[in-house]
Amino acid sequence: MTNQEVSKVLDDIATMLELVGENPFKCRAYERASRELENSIENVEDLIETERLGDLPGIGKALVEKITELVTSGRMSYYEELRDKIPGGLFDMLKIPGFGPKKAYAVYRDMDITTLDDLESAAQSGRLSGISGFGKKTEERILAGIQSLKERVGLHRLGDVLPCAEMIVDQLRACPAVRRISYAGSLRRMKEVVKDIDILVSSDDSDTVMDAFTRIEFVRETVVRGTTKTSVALDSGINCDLRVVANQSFPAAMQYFTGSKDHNVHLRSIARDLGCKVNEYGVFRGEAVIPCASEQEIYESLNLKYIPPELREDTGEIGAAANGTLPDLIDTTDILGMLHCHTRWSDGSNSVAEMAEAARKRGYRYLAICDHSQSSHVANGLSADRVREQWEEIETVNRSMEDFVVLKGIEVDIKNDGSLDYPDEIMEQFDIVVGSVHQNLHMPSAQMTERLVSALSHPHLDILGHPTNRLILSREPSRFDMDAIIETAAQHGKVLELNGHPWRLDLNWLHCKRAARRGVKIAITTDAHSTADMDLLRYGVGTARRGWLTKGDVVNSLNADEFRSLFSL
DNA sequence: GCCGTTTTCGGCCCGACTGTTTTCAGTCG
Repeated sequence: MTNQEVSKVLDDIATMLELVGENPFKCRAYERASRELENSIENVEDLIETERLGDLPGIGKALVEKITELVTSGRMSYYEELRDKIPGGLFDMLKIPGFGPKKAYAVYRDMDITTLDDLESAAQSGRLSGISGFGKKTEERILAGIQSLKERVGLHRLGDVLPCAEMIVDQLRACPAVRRISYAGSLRRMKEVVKDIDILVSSDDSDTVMDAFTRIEFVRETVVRGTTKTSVALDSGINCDLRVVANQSFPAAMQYFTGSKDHNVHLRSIARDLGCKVNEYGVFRGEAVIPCASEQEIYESLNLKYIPPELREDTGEIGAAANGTLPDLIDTTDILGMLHCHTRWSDGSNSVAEMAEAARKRGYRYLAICDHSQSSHVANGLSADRVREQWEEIETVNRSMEDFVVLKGIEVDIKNDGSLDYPDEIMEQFDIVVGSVHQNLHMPSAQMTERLVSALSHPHLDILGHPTNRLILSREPSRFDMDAIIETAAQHGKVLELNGHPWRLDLNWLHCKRAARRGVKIAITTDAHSTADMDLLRYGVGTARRGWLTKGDVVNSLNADEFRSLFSL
């Protein structure tokens, strides 16, 4: 059983406890335990086997017992008892904005409403006003909420949202009433999926800023308009919140609205221990404000080193900031080589020369062309003959460029039995080999593990491409034993890819953390199919930063000579 | 439910906003 599966059960328990009005701190204990497991780089089964589950913060005697029952027997009686008591439809109701556990349980208890549809018709007929605490406005909000639930899916890929947020920031910056501006929230933490856009502005004239905001051309409708907060829906279906604060509160508000919630909760308990208080307006000792001109000074006022947004998930970064062991995170400027790129030879849209020039212009020193191999028919994969022709073209381009080198790479299909898609006499001539699974993505876990282990043991494979094959919000990852893959990569000195394409981000940040801890090197790539795709690198780097990766963990931060010698070229 | 170098019981982050209310509960981030 995976950490994610256990985490989901704990999360459901927390929700059900909230619904029945349990002690909110008990609910939070389950939520915390859920998140602790979800974010743990340790496998829950290993933790149980070695009796270290209780070492995780927030997991005590009772939870160790319940989680052990779940993992060893596949069931948890406590969970099943709760589930028998609470209709599943109540979970759906919680997705209605402004409709929380108390209201959901009230409609169930007082009117026996158990589904969204029943709730909708009850609200339409005005029957809900009979319940204490429910009025006309509440019914209207429920109806509007159900309507917007039907229209919008809740989550969006980082790559779809970040450019949008940057456009909004650029447009608002032109408004003279705006003093400081930035996007915040999970977007700033570079989470792979985000729910909405949070924009923060400091200004002395919030009304003018709000006007400018609601008049942005791709704003579809204004949902809430206030003096400190305005919410709009964009044409793309994404919600965007703008908050306006006084200029002196901007750093504290940035810290606060960047989150994560867990990070902030932990930070405030640190503040409390120091006799201070942190909120979105500043850091306070009693009534007195401790002046902070930047986020950095906020952290310093709590005796912590500055914590980059990508680390703020309460997975140990606060402890590391306290004792000075925060990692020196990889940065986009550290990346010197653009790896895993496609050209017109397979399914890319630019030539080798165009890709090389684009990479050189962006400041990279080398480029690995990795087109598809012969089995990838739909992707116009290269036969052995076409591979040789491509090599000639790459050599021509190399002769024409100074201080830049194009490597002869391939993204070779890993076949069902783990073998690679060309005979050895071709394989051995590539400079760099990325091996990826493109067919039969959902074979049984044991079989997929064997397939990947076998590929990683192949002497000519250098990098395992997009290891889990997931497509974010679209395709589930392949199932296999990730720890076995990491272990095999470590033993054979192989590299794992962090495919930075915003649909993939594969490995994900937690896998990166696990791999790096085992000493496995990571290649941050773009999987570029055009010159423009090279700009996707920042999503890969953002994910790497979330995974605590440093320059030393990433092979394409090496310069061209170091890189060539790592792969014995 | 967790946690503790003042505590094994009594805490557990904090404030804004909203709607239904005469002083507050619920929701949200």
